[in-house]
Amino acid sequence: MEKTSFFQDVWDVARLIPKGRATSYGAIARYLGGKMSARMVGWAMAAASTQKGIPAWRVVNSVGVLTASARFETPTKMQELLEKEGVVVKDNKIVDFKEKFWDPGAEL
DNA sequence: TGTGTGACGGGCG
DNA sequence: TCGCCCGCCACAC
Repeated sequence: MEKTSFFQDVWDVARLIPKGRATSYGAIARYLGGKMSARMVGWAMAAASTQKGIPAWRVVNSVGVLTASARFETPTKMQELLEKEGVVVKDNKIVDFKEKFWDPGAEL
């Protein structure tokens, strides 16, 4: 069928994340493959950081921690971008993550 | 072809 | 309560 890499699917979903919102690796993994390991999503996002147009900063772990901040040029860049979009970040963690959480399966 | 890796998640002590 | 361990599957070498 499609030779689309798993990465492409993840990136496509990441691009659909609305501004001012965030989602978790597990949510994307579940939306794509159901029981797929969240690690695959994380790895795909790691590759996404090298791509352009991929809001990787809107993707965090299940507790809303900016685990990807270390992959950015500066550990504060990711937090700054989120705050600029209206997301409150405290100590590399999104405040009221449940409120900002965007579920691809629910919205799509 | 096989082994190792990896921006996670959940469970157990 | 906090911290450590195991499992997961796709991609690169």
